Amino acid sequence: MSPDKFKVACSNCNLRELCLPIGFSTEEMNKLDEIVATRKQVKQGQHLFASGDQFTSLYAIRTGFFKTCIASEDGREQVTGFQMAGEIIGLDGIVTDHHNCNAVALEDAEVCVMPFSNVETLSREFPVLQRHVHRIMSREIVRENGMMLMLGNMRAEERLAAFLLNLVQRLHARGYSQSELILRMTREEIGSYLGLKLETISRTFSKFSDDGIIEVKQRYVRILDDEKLKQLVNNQTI
Amino acid sequence: MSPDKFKVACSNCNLRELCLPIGFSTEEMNKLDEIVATRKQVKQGQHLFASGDQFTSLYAIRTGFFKTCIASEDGREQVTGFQMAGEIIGLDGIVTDHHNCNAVALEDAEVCVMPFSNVETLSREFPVLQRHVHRIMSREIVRENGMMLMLGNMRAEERLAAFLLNLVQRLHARGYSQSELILRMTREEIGSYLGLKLETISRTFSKFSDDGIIEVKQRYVRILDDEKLKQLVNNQTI
DNA sequence: CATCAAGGTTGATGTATATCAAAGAAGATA
DNA sequence: TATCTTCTTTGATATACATCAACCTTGATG
Repeated sequence: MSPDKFKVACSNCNLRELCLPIGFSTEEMNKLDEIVATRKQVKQGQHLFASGDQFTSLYAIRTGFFKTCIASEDGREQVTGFQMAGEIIGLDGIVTDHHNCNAVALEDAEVCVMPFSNVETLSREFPVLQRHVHRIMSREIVRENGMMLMLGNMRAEERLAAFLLNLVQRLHARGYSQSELILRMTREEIGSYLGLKLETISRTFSKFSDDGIIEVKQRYVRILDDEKLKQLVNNQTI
Repeated sequence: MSPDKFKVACSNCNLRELCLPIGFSTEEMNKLDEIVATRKQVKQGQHLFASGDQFTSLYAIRTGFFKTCIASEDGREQVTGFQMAGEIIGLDGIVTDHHNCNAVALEDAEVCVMPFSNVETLSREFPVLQRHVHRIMSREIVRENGMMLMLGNMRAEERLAAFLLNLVQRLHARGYSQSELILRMTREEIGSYLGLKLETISRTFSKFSDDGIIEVKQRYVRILDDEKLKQLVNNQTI
């Protein structure tokens, strides 16, 4: 949890292309380093922030894996997203100055703390950064639109297929395999995210496995028939 | 569809408190008028923009009522929101420079066209506006988080109760009744938004009516027991 | 005014997924 | 190694909602 003693630099961070993917000049890049105040370690199971916490910063994930979730007044929980290296969390806090969801590390993690006032100040100086911040927020809106389509219209198999494809695609963009992955979350968390119960997730994994579409062993998943998964998402006849 | 001939002014728009609710100075307010290029009329049933259209502007609704919706590749449709006067649509287009959803007028409408380049330029000049734009986007993210909770966890009665409460609350903020409303959308559109079929919406309306919670006659709805509706949203035991 | 189309209601039946329950891995802890 | 705890799998059963179908309302149109 203790901040790094060393100055943190976006300019030579290996996640730069994911986190700040656009054409900054060297000069801009150096100014940009000011955006990150410190880094912070979050142990598996710990909260980076919780619903109700004062909002001060956005967080760029350097390493590790998070879930964000909200709870209804009567205690039902909904996982609203899973985030990995290079992704930004905390946007939900801007509107009320308090966080609206919980961010929990699903494995030991490190994040770059970006005080939002820094982000806003630098955004006014650098149109490129300003545009980037707008894009990140818009991307999240579009992602959630897609989730609504999924939760409102798709059946269990389609949801799980879409989930797996999305995960490997994002992992692949980070240099991991296109066909193998280790799930960082439980069946229950997947279920919460997809609007299904854990038993349904388990059964659907087994069905995919029986059908030769994937190989599953606990948290390990290997995609054997990528095409079939894509068909499931698009063509599934109701 | 023809733009007004007259210069449009945020500074004396009666929706100002909804649309740009924060403390601008008179001077800032005058500059702000530059944000709106023109106004545009949209007839009932017409698209303000469609998925795939080039993104150029955000739209502030002056009058009328819209739905936004997306379609999956195999044609299933999901209504992602209903928007009324003072609300902003088009944020989905920022990330890819192309709109990602359809915006359809559910009644004759007029919108203020705000070219996004104007928004960005003025945001750099006015931190208050910058913050406001960030808040609007964050609010949409939080709203969609709530929709995920609804679609993932709630049963039909809870969803419809939450929907009705949200609608009257927003209408009330615009000076309409707290207890009466005219629905601008069909049962099918409500169903699409809530992840239910139109028959289920119809049946649930009838049930609420039988239980003395609301009075319904076609598109007219009167809330008789506000408390009961709120209980339905929070305490419904599964 | 008669006709039509679109939207809405209601009933009968089907089904995908939830729920309940029991038992089997796998990793953690002593 | 033995014992727990947490996670996972699988089966039997229940249920909320979808689907199919018929009919009713309402406003539009010639």
